[in-house]
Amino acid sequence: MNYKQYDNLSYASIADEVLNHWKQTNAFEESVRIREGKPSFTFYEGPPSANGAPGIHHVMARTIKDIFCRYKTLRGFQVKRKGGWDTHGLPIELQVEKELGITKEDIGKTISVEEYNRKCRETVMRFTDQWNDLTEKMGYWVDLEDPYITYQNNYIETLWQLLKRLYDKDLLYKGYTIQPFSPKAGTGLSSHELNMPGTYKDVKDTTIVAMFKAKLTGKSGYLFDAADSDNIYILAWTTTPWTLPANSALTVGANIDYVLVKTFNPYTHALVNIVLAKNLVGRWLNEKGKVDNVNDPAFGAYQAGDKVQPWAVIMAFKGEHLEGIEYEQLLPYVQPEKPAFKVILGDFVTTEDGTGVVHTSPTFGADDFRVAQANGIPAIMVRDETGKEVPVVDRQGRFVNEITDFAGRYVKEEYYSDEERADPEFRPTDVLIAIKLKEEGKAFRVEKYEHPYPHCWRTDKPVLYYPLDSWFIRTTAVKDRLVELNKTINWKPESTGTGRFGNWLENLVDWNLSRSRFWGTPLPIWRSEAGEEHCIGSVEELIALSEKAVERMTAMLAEHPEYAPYIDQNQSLIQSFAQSQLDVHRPYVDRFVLVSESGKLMFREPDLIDVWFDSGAMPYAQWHYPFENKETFDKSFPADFISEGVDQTRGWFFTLHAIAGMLGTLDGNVDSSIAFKNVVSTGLVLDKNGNKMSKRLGNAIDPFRTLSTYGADPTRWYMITNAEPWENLKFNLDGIGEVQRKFFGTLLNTYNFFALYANLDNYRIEQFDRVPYERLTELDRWIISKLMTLVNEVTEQFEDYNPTKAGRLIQDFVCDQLSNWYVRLSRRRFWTGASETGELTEDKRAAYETLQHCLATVAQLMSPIAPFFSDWLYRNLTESVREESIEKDTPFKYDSVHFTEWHPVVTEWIDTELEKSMALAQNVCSLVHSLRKGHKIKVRQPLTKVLIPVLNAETRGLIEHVAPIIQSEVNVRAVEFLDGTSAEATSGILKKKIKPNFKALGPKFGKQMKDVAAAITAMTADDIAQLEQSGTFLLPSLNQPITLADTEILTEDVPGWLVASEGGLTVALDVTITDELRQEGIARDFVNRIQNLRKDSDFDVTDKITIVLERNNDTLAAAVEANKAYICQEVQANSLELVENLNGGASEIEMDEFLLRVAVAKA
RNA sequence: GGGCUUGUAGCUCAGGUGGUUAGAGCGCUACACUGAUAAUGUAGAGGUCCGUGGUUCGAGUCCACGCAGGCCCA
Repeated sequence: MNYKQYDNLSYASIADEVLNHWKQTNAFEESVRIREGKPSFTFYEGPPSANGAPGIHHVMARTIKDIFCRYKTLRGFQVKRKGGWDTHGLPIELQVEKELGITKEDIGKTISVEEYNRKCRETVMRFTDQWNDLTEKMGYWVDLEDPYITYQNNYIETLWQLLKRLYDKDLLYKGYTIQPFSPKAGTGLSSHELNMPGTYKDVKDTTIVAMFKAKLTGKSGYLFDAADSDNIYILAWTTTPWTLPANSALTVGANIDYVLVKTFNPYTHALVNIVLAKNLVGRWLNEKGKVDNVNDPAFGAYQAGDKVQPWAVIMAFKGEHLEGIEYEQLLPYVQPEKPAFKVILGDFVTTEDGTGVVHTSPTFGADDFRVAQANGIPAIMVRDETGKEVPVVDRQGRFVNEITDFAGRYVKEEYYSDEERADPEFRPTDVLIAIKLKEEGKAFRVEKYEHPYPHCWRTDKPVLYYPLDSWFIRTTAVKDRLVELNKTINWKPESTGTGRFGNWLENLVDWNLSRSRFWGTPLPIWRSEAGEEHCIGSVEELIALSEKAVERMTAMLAEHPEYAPYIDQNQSLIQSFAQSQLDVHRPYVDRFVLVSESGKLMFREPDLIDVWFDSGAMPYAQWHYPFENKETFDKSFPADFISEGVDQTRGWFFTLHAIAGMLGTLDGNVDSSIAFKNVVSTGLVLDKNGNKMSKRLGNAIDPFRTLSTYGADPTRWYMITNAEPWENLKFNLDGIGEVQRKFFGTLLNTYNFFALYANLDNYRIEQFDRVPYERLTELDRWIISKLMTLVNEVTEQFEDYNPTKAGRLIQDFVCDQLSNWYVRLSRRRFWTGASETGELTEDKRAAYETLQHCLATVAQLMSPIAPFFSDWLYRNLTESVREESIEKDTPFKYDSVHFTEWHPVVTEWIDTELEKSMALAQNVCSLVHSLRKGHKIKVRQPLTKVLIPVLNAETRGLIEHVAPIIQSEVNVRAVEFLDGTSAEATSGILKKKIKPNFKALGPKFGKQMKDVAAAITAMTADDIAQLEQSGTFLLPSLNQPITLADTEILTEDVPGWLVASEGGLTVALDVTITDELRQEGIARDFVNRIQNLRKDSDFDVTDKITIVLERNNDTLAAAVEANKAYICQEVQANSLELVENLNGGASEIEMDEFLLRVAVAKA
């Protein structure tokens, strides 16, 4: 037996079997090895974190990665795939804290940093086994033997080296960001801490609508003109009056409508003109005071003390017209170093509350900081005793001395003690500010307002948004370059690149690298109190500097006995380095004490760096570049291909791009400054109802169970062909079942069919003596042509990184063309003339060769998506000729489909005319089947002919070509045509229908279309004939000529015939059943019953038989006798006898109106 | 609140540059086939193409504004 046959097999067991084979033969390593010396295709693995179990979405993401790596291997590239693990970051810390039942507070107190980090290190690789298991079972080929791990010293050392390069170019700097800060606890709070329940409480704060007096400039001139006054004030509302001394800008929304309003200051009663959002006028001005006109007498009648001030709108305008207007500083305690006090535009402004103008103080609001920075507005800062810039509120929450009126006062009244607040004379600072502004005529409204405000979970006191030190990468310095570089990257889908990613780059801010944590890559910067800094770029440098520090501290020991412990510390670290036991994480790295040029002690900046820097630096760090593997790195940068979830756009995709872009720009090496050339960003995997999967909701799919139930191939195939990778996938297990049945079932059946007969005939592919192409049947040539077209299209789709379309094309080919047409129509070729001599007819050989060729090629095309099944199929098809193939160096010499070379597109085999012909044949057959069914004429009943009206010789030629196929498929004896010259056509027997061709008519007639269409539809048979003959026709009602191309003419009916049409193709069926046809129909039915009998009697396909039939009906007998030879041949009968009476041993079978009494025996 | 994205049959999805009758598979119903048979074929039912306006002779397709879901950011 050359080809294994299978009854019931599970796709999971196929996968198991193939996986075993791969393991035994080191197939993955081999697939890389065989491409040694070939051009390389570089893939970067985005490192997953192994601190949690893998989910079904990981199967999705990794299938995408696997597909293109396998595909490129087939295309002749060497594709190395180094695995990796992401090991740092907050999720790991939180998990450890949860398990230990501790909080960040406990670190350094109830648990040492050392112990804590040890725990993190253990936790982070906990699920590695599960991950490795999944990787294997899903068939993802990646190198897990030698992965990069982000916590390793070598990995971190590369990060340090990169950071130093940035530092040396002044691209790494210390600045600040606005973060939640608790003055009473003296610490910043993480967003996680701020999200704890109970932190937001409703408080009543004093709020102020402050009046910012506009300056007369070119930009504000129109306001002054309209108001005919120089008292123009822009109103801004704040719930934190204490931030007003730090105001340096006002932010408005470009598209928000604003108005200029004339009214009175309610406290000073002075006539003023105010600017605020149109929608919010009613929030601050009483509707009763509204007058239409600024000249209204109400203005003159207003008196101090009146409850309601009159007001009138002077003009309205969009916020964009306010941009650039300057105003006088509200509380001029501290002057900024750069020009400030301007109106700027921001996207966060709303008209839900306030005035539609946001008071902006860059030191005390995150939005404020961002928008000010983007507009070049400075913050209001003072210098402390060391000359360092600090905000006007100190870390205890008190105003600094420069804020003379309020110096030393706490900005939040909750910071005062209860006794102090109990004093009847006590006034909160916000109230004092309000009083001052009222007195100065700069307050439009002061009121208490209740709103939620975050509180420190430890002290229960309000938090401040406060500038805290952070280290930044100056990404803004290379922003334009990053934008440009992005345009050279091929994004799938494109919109993620231009939209989400492109916009992100356009609005880039400096990258905040600092994290106040314990388990992560330490920032390699040491700093003295005086601000001297040193950034180290390697472990070796750190050791050298600490040795030097030991020397210098030792020299200073007499003067500074307190240095002694530092010396010991350094020496102990140096020693552990010498013994290769140094861990560069905290707390060890913190213990290195260096000495600056000026002899000051330098300590490490305590921050860790953002874990995204870890993963974004993987192109370098995975190779410990530049300390090692320089050549490897050069060869594998940039990546040809990466793929991760779309949620990584601002994560990994960005950090890869930013780091590569910055380093490339530094080097002046423009060509190498993108990190990846092609990127597929994948969508989410949702549950079947479109909800997010989560353990909590219990709708998460277990990937292991899915793989073991359905097998990796159907799972992968389903995921890939159901939706394009970047769309969200609604994951439904039923869908995998469907893929199993429909695609894999059909393919397996097709293979089994091939194997069954090939084995019966003891057939084996003969690779050098194939039936020459010219001698193949139409059907063979057609499927070969379809196959080549398929290779062509699948190649295109894979090259375009669209595995979905590739998979769908393969599936359609297998199900619709190969199985449902080629195999179905060719069945007879496989079982007739089962050879006795062992010689195959050429036709049969051609059928085997063609089917074998199709199956083997399909196995290859599908192998990137379904790696197990395809390999199994390939090996089943080729194993019997493996040795010979190796000897003769033919395409079947490879042990695995994954080692093969992509099937070339043999263009000479593509016959588009034939493909068109066959498509027509398929349509004709479909129509005839439909007619037969409609009139209950079974396919076994032969009919005389089918008539096809054709409008041109070309169509006629195409159908004529495949007429024999139509004849046998729908069991008619002839296919005839009606064309323009035939008697029926010219005599007007055909009933024709005409339709306007809008596409052609549109440009000619435009607005007249409706009339033209009506006129065309109204054309008579004579009109149509005239148009057909002369090629033009004058529409009488419109006096407009039309041509044949302006219309579509269809045959609607052939009187006397059964007619069906679809898409311009019409067929007419002659349903007259003559006696002869009737007899043949009966004979065919008879054959069918005998075949059943053979089968029921468990005869072998090759057994010869004898038949005895009782003559119990004249019609039946006549039919059988008339077709005796045909029947005998079909059922392999040596004899067929009719007898008058058959007693005993006869089977009784119903056949329409006949009752067969028949005896069948082996000859 | 902003950016991006999705919305077509019960379900999953196709529908270059606008062309009048919107398709496929699954599921459902019926029939056929019975030498691929726990297969296969054929047919049928099933749609306010998310909504509202607009551009156009003509909109599932283009534009605007909404609604609903999703991701990221604030």
